[in-house]
Amino acid sequence: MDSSTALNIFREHLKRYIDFNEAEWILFSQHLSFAKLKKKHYFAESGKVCNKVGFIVKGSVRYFQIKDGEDITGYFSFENEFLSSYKSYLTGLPGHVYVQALEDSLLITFTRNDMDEMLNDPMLAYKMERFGRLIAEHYLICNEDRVTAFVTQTPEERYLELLNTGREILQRMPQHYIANYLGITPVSLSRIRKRILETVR
Amino acid sequence: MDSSTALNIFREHLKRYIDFNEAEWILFSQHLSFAKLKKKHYFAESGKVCNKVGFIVKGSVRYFQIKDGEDITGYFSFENEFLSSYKSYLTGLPGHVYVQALEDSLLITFTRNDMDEMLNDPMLAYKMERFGRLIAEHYLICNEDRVTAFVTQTPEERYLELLNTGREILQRMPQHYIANYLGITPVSLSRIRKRILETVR
DNA sequence: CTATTTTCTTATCTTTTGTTAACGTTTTAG
DNA sequence: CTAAAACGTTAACAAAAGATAAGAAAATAG
Repeated sequence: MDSSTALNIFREHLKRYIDFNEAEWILFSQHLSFAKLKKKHYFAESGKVCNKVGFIVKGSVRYFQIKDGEDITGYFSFENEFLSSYKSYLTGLPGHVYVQALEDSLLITFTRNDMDEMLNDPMLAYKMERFGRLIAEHYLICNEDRVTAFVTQTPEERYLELLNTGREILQRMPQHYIANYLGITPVSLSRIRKRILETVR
Repeated sequence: MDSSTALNIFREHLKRYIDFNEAEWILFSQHLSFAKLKKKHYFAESGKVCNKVGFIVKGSVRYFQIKDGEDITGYFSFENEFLSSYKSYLTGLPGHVYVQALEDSLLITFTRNDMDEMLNDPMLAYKMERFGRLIAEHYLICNEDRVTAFVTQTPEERYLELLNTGREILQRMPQHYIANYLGITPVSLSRIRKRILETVR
């Protein structure tokens, strides 16, 4: 895929949030970079400041932390989603999460510095604030839903919900990552699956 | 407490996010209302659209859902925090959460309609977009941390963390609400507390 | 293609949590 | 002030989850 195709995909996706006119788009796109992230390479690492945000044109990534030497998957992102170690990006402090490509991926990225320049550019400031607001609101709701699921549902219920609404995760992610994502161990997810199969039968 | 004191508290808090000049503040504050919310009364209810956001000048609220006839607490807010059924406010769809005053509370509120007017007022638009972005980013991080805790920590670890960082919740909330907040039952929290006491001793 | 690694399931045992109920204490409402 | 409701702990049992290990199947790398 060439850069201009990638850029068009990105521009099309952004229309959900904001509509740049031609002049604004030119200014905005000057701040964008293209990056290939090879499978298993890192977009962000725990302990390091992540000073950029990416948009996945092609590929997928996994968010994980390491606890007691074990790798625990917290989230996934696929095509047409943003990725970053958000807390680190927003606060400027070292992050606690690894963000790793699950396959060779193509990203469009901008740095915190780019964003700050745009936020300070009178020609872009308003739209970038709005852009940032709408993105943050979108992911705020995603996280809120996820917290709600942990508080109000059992692991089995969370898995059943994933069966209904999480097609992409189910199809593209190995089960032990999904188990972590649901807040349980792989062994436990295997048992839940068995239980569900027996109930259906 | 009189309205002008409340307004000053609010204005002071907002400085964390944004600095209004006098003209802007006058425009902004025209859209604000004051509301007393009596103990056990609702700021938002499940199944209804919540078209407003509040700021708690005095008091506290509890977020909960009802599942299988049981009331499950998901979150708390105290003085100097915002409250809303955010997803409902942001999407305009009926919410799934009750937001209830835990004590007689004093709020400053604005409606979605007020916010839209401000976002469309050239004199305020830029600052309101920025305000919205920074608020959303703040609560995005809060939710992200909470998701991380559910994925990477045991209930006991989450409670121990609350002992370190959740003074206000521990001091002002009954234990069965805290248990829900941690994703466990009240009985289980009671056992965890006992276990911790025995370990310390 | 083959050796290695990864993935998933299953079994066993331990630990933790959920459920229900009982009890005493505290708080609340009238 | 008093009756009722809410709260926290504990016990007993059931259900579920964690830990560990073993084995088969699938995917991957060289």
